[in-house]
Amino acid sequence: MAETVTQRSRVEDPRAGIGGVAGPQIEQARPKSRRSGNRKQELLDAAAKRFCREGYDRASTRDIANDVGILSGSIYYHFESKEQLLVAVHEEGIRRITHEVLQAIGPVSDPWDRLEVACAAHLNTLLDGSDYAQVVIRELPRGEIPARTQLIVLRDQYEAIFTNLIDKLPLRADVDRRQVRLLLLGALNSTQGWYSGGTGGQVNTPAEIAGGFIDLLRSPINLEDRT
Amino acid sequence: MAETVTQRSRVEDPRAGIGGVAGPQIEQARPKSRRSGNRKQELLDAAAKRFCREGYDRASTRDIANDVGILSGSIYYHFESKEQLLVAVHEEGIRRITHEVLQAIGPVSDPWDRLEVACAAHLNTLLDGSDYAQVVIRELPRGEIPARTQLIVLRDQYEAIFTNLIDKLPLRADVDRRQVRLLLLGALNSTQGWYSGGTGGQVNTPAEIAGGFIDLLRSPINLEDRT
DNA sequence: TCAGTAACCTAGCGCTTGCTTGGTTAACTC
DNA sequence: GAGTTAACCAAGCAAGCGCTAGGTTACTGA
Repeated sequence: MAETVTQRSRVEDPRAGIGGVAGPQIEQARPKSRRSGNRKQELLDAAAKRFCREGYDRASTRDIANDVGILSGSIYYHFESKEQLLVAVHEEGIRRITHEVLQAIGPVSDPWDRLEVACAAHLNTLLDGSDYAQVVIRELPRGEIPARTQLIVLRDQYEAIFTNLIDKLPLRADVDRRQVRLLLLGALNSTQGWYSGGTGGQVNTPAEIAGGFIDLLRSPINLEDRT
Repeated sequence: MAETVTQRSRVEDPRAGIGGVAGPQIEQARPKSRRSGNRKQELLDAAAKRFCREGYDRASTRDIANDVGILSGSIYYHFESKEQLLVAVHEEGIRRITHEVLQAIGPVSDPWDRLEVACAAHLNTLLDGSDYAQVVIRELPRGEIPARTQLIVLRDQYEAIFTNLIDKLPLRADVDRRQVRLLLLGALNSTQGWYSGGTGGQVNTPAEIAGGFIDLLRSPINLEDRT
């Protein structure tokens, strides 16, 4: 139904309908030729948006193509399958969130502070940033999907950052650091289930959420420990 | 392809192919009549299993029906749509996990201990129990699905149990208890992403995981707090 | 000016999906 | 043993799916 527009509707403005999901990428100021390959990037943006909003299975290649102004068959000039399109979105998502986290912990030295700003950057990208990161977190197709292994490898690479950050924390000797990582990342990644962007709850910004979670771990919350 | 068996294959044993996912339910020992309505329960079991393993979208009504030994059209004698089948699975899942948690905290009085056994029961149902609970946690269809509201209401009812448990904890006055709940439930529910049933990790049983998470919150883990 | 090609379109194939309609049968009732 | 009905089957519809094959067009470099 949303695809009856087959006649050159893309000539007017190929970027219409995407909405700048990508954020400020490198933007290398190409000659605005219809031939230059930024169409592939637009396809990735549209796919990320659809995968994020509707889930991988419900998002159809026809809708994704229509968002960019092409027909569904033309996707396969750029990507060999829908699955590889998902893999590409994952890769871009990992690339972005990794970049954000590394940049955030760069100037910070205290171990606890490093972990906190990392969590804040993680949450910020996940909640208010692009759709890419959300796809990375929530879109691991179940069942015997061939690309599944690729996606898991990508996410493990990213989580290694947090493994290292937690290794540097000054903790009691008997604390299981792996458990700390699983607790923290699990909590962070599930925020997208209830985060509403500042309306209705006490907790507001991604940075505040991250700070709150870290504080719960960092300082004793139990009354009796304070005496 | 898995449906070419249309000719009375169910007469032999209607329960074949399900595998007892349901666990020991009430089992009211009906006269094994073909007319009595336990076929609906088998359909629920099969649906829970498929939804859990393949996700709601990938699980086809034909496969679910085939697991029970009927044709896909016959599902609509028992349920009005695939979506309402999902709602029914959710309701059953909530019912089971609620029962398990309430039964676990019954004989316990200490607030921290109550929360811990609740988490253990939650995890035990989620990881080693039936497929129903897993569907409740991970199968919230995105997009504008009519039944979505029903599902969210169901889950909120369940989480209220934890809200109450956390309200009873003796915490410092400045601790945001809502944040404690979100941290804990987020971490618990994300365990199904990495839990492998005792192989490969240091952390093993659901009870140990729950105890570990609670300990991270309960007692100070920071070195400097102990001096 | 013209061959080459990147980036599409056109058309549709083969398949699967959720769901409907109308008929059938076995169990139960009286 | 006739009537009723719960619980199915048989067949298929309309729509949507991922994907393909081959043609077309607009741009590029020589």
